[in-house]
Amino acid sequence: MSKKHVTSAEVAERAGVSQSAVSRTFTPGASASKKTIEKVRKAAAELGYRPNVLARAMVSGKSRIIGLVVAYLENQFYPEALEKLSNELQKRGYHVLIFLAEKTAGHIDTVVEEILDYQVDGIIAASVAMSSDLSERCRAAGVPMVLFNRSQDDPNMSAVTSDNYAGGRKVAEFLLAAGHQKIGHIAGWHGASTQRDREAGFISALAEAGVALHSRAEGDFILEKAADATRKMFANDAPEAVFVANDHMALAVLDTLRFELGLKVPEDVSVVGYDDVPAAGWPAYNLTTVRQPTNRMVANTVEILLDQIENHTGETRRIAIDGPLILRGSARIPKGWTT
Amino acid sequence: MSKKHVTSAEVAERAGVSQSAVSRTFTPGASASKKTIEKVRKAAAELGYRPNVLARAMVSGKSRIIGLVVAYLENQFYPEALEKLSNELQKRGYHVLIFLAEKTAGHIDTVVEEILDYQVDGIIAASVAMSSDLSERCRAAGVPMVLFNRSQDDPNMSAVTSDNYAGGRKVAEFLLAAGHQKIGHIAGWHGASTQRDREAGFISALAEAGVALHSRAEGDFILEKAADATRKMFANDAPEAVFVANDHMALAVLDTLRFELGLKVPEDVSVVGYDDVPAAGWPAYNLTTVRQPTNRMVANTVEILLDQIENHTGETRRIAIDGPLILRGSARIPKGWTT
DNA sequence: CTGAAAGCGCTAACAG
DNA sequence: CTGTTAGCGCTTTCAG
Repeated sequence: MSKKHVTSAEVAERAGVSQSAVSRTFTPGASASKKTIEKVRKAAAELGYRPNVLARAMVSGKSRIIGLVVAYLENQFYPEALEKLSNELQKRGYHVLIFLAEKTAGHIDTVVEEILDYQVDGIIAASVAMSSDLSERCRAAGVPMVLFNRSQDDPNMSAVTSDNYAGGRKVAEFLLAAGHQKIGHIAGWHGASTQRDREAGFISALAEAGVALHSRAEGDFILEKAADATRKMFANDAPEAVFVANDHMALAVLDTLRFELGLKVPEDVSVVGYDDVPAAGWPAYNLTTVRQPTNRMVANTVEILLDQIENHTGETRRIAIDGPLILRGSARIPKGWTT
Repeated sequence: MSKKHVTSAEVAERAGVSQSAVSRTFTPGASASKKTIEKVRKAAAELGYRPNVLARAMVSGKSRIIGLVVAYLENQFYPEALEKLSNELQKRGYHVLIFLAEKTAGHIDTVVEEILDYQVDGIIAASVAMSSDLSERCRAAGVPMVLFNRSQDDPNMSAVTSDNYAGGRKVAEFLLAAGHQKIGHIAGWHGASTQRDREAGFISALAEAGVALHSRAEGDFILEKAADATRKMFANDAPEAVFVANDHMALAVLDTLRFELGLKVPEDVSVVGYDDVPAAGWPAYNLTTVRQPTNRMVANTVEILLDQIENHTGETRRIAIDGPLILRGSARIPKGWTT
C-alpha cells in the first residue's frame, strides 16, 4: 500500500525546519531566506511533496476553483469557448469545475447550490439564465458571477456578450443592400437574451428601411426544430433571404434547404447565421455569418471575474463587444459591398 | 458585507444540539434520531446551511472530484463524451474538474501534478497518452486512473475503447465487398492507440483478401493536415476508396474531394470514417462510418473508475466495445450487403 | 443515540 | 527571517 500523501510536516522534519517554513517557501507572497527555501525545496523534491490545494483553500478561503456552467455542448460555439475560458483561467492559476446545466428550468438552482458547496471563488455561467434569486444567493455567499454570452437586466450581474443588437442590424443592412425584400427569420429560444437582441436589432434595421419581416419561425436553437421551422417557412410564399439566429441552427437550415427542399443557396435563397462556429467556414456550408469575438469575450469575462474576486470591488460590468460580418457564399453579396 | 458561510456549529447552536449531531444528519451512513435530524434540518434550512465539501474532503480523504483530461475539443466526439461522462459522474455524486491537455508532450506531466494537487478521487484521461511514470505517480498517490478512448500496453492501467481493430476490419471488408481494389488510408496521429488499432485491423482484413494498401497519407487528426493528405493522395493514381481514421478528418477529406478536387462521392470515390460524430449524419456530409458506442464506453469508464475508488480493489481492466458500421451515402454499398 | 475531543494539512498572525 | 500557536469546517473515535 502506498502512502497517500506527503505532508508539509514531513518535509519540515527532513529539511530540519519548522512546518511553517515549508508553507512559506510554497506561498507566493511569503518571506523566507534563500537558505531555508533551498533546504525545503530539496527535501520536498526528494519526498515528492506538493501542497494540498484543498487544505490551503480551507484556511485561506480561496480555492482557486471557478465553477463553470454550460448547457449546449452540441453547439460548436461552446466547446470552443470552454476551451478558451479554461486556458485563460489556467494561465491565471485557476481551474475549472464544470457543471452541465440540464435544459430543465429550475434545475439550474440545484446546480448553483452544488457549485457553491465546492467553495468556488467565482462562477461563470455560459448560456444560462439566472434568476435574481440565484444571483442573490451567490452574492450572499460572497461568490462573484459573470454571465457569458447571455445578458440580463439585473443591474448587479456582470455579463459579457457580443453586440447582438448591432449584429442583428448588420445582417439586415446586408440583406437589404443585396436587394432582398422578402426576408424571414428563424429564431432561437426566446428565453435567451442573445436571441432577443439579435432579432430586435434585425427588425429595427429592417423597419428603418420600411421593410417588415416577411416570415418568422422558431427553431429554439435545436437542430430538428430548426429543420421543421425551415419546412414550415418554405411551404408557401417562401422568403428570398433568411436570418437564422445562430450558426448551429443555420447548418440544419442549409441542409434542409438544399437536400430536402432542393433549393440553391444563395441563388434561390440567401442564408445568414450568427456565431461563426468552425463548421460555418467548412466548404460544405460556407456560411455567411456574424462572428462572435470569442477571444475578446473570454478575455473580458475572465478579467471581470478575477477583478471581482481579487480586488473585491463589487463593481458589476456589462460588456457587448462588436463582431464583424463574415462574408462567405451562403448569401448574395451586394454590389460594391464593403465592410 | 455578507457573511461568507454558515457553519455546522451555527446550525448546531440554533438547533440546540452538538455540532457532531449536525454533521451526522448530513452524513449518509451516520446514526441520529428522527427528532435530532428534524431539528437540525429545520435549523439548517432557516440558515441556508450546506456542508462545506472541501472541509469534508479534508477529513474524510474523499473529495468526490474526478479530474478529467481532454485534448481535442474541436473534434465533436469529445464534447459529446465529456457531456456524457460528466452527467454520469454527477449522477453518482461526483463532479468534474477539467484539464485541457496541450498537444505539447511533457506538458501532460504538469497537468497530472496539478490534478493530484486537488486531491481528486480519480482521473479520467481522454485521448491522452500516459507515460508509465505518470501512472506510477498516480498509483503512488493512491489515485486510480482510467484511459478513455485510448489504450496502453501498461498492464496496470485500465482503459476503455471501442474495438478499434474490429472496426478497422469492418471497414476493409465493406470496401472490399463493394468491389474496391485501390484502397487508401488517411491516418491520424501515430501516437494514438486508436489510430494504430484501426489501421492494423484494416490492413489485416485487406491482407487476408490479398489486397495491399494502395496509398497512405497522414492527417494527424488535424483538419488542415487531412486536407493536405487528401490533395497528396489524389494528385496522381487516385484510390477508389479511402478509409479516414476518424470522422473529424473525414469531413475535411470530403470537403476537399468535392469542392477542391471536384470529385463525386461516392461515384468517384468511396469515403468511410470512424466515430460517427453528429456531423457525420448531417445531410451535407452523410458519412458512412463506424460508430463508437459512446454511451457504453462512458458507462464502463465510470463503472471501472468508481469501482476502483470505492472498493479499492486495484483490479485493472481493459475493455474494447464493438461498434457497428453505419451505412450512409459516402461509400458505395455492396449489393445485398447486410450488417 | 449523543456530546466532547482530536485532528485532516495548511496558512496566518504572533512573538522572538 | 523563523518557530510557535491558533484555527479553517468538518468527520470520527470515544465515552457516556
